[in-house]
Amino acid sequence: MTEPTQINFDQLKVSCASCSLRELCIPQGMNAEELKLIESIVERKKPVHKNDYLFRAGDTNRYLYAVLSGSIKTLVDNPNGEEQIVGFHLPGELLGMDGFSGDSHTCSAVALETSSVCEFPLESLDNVCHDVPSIQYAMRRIMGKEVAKDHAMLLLLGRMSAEEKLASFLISLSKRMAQRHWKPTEFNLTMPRQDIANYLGLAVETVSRLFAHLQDEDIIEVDRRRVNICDMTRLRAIVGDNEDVKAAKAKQG
Amino acid sequence: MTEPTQINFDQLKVSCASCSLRELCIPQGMNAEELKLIESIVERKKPVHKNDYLFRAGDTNRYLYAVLSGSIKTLVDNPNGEEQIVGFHLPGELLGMDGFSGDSHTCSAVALETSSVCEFPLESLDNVCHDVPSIQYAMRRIMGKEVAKDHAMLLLLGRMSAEEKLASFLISLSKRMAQRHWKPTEFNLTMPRQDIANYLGLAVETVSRLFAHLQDEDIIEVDRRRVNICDMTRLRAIVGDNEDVKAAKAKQG
DNA sequence: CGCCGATTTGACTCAGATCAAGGTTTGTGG
DNA sequence: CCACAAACCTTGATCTGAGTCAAATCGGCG
Repeated sequence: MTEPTQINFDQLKVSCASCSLRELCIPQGMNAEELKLIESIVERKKPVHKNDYLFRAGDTNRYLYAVLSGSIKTLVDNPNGEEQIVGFHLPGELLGMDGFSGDSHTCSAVALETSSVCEFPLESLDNVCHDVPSIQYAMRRIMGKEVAKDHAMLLLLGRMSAEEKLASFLISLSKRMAQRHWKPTEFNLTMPRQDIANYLGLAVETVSRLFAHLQDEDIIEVDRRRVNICDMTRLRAIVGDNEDVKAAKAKQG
Repeated sequence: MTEPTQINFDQLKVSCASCSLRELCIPQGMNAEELKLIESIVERKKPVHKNDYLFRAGDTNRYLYAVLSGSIKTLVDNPNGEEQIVGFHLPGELLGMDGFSGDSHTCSAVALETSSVCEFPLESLDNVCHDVPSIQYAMRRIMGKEVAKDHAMLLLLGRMSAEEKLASFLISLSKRMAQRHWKPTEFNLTMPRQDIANYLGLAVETVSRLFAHLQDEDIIEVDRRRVNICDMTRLRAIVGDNEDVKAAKAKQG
């Protein structure tokens, strides 16, 4: 996640057209004209530092955010003051949709490392959506993806064992690394163990033990924040996402 | 949930203007003109019977659905064939947004009892959104609410004890009963214990024992599917959602 | 070097799952 | 209308995956 493209924070003008994250961000699949419109509304904020809040639950929701560099976590609080991390957001990924329901955010966003974001003012976004049907359609798809992603997390939290949860988490990260054209098998975790544990509904110690266990099995190598997936096939097998299982299921009907 | 307004299934013409669920459904807060537009695109399907699928994961997504009567559950499957229920939908509530991300649904919808739904064809919906900014805005809010709701479920599944989960579930139902102007303290569960357990990430036996326990404590009365909440204050206290806790937190800052 | 937070490791505990009956309600066909 | 089966729900006994508690180790940094 600290991997790629160096971002020049001083460069204040944004160019979606030349952004390496275009394929993942709102402008996915847009033509030159549409890009220009999106570009005309996007604002850049000065970097948020590690542990800084990008926004807090209750803040007025005026933007949709896209991570440009770094990584951001989003979390909700319960009445007892405990928190549940609901997402880790990598460059090109969007956040802030939780606030579309009313005037204010229902979750908070905190930088896991020094990060920069692009801001899309909601009002302008509404306008371009209205003016350009393809952008309206893109927004609908983006929100649908968010819902589908959350459903996948409900499945993870509701039905998976600790080992399946961690395996799913690593596979998800790996996929997202690949989308960014970074190494899909070797990457840094930008979040502490505690955050991984919280996100997966586990205790830190359990996460630590699971990392050790997966390493013993030669499925991954871990050194502190560095992860190397040695055997993706067996990692997938843990969550049952492998050919054998699928074939067996298909046979049964 | 089998409570209210009798719906005449033969009545093929839909009138959003006279629908008792208007306040909860897409037409919330719309003026006469906007209502007419929404009314012009909505279609009514013949009732779905208990255990019938309204749609399945993988089906082409052509509609946004609103429950008109009855109740519907939505669920996602994991690679092993287990399923996780991701939502119970009461009259006036919407479903199908998961499919906005692509062409097809990522979850399935099954009727818990004989139910009827209103269908909003996506294409027409896109059109009215484009023509009427206030409807576009309403749709954005609706999707934001969906995301916020899913975050609340992540918190429930990730951080709550079995008792807190069931208490949250009952409180949520109670609130939704109140929104529908039904009794908020006395209602029928339209889903079997097994579905409640699945939804909350618990075993059936645990749910059964928890109902018994809450009854012992005189917090609720349960008789099969019938629930009566006797002591809402103590029910709220279980999830920490009470004045004492809030006051204590406020004092600490 | 020495402190501090993050991580790991080990020992023990427990909430909730699993296993095993038994009871009750609903639906169905004769 | 009754007998029977199939769901559904409850209750008790036991087991276990993961949490909790405690302590050591590691790494970075002033």
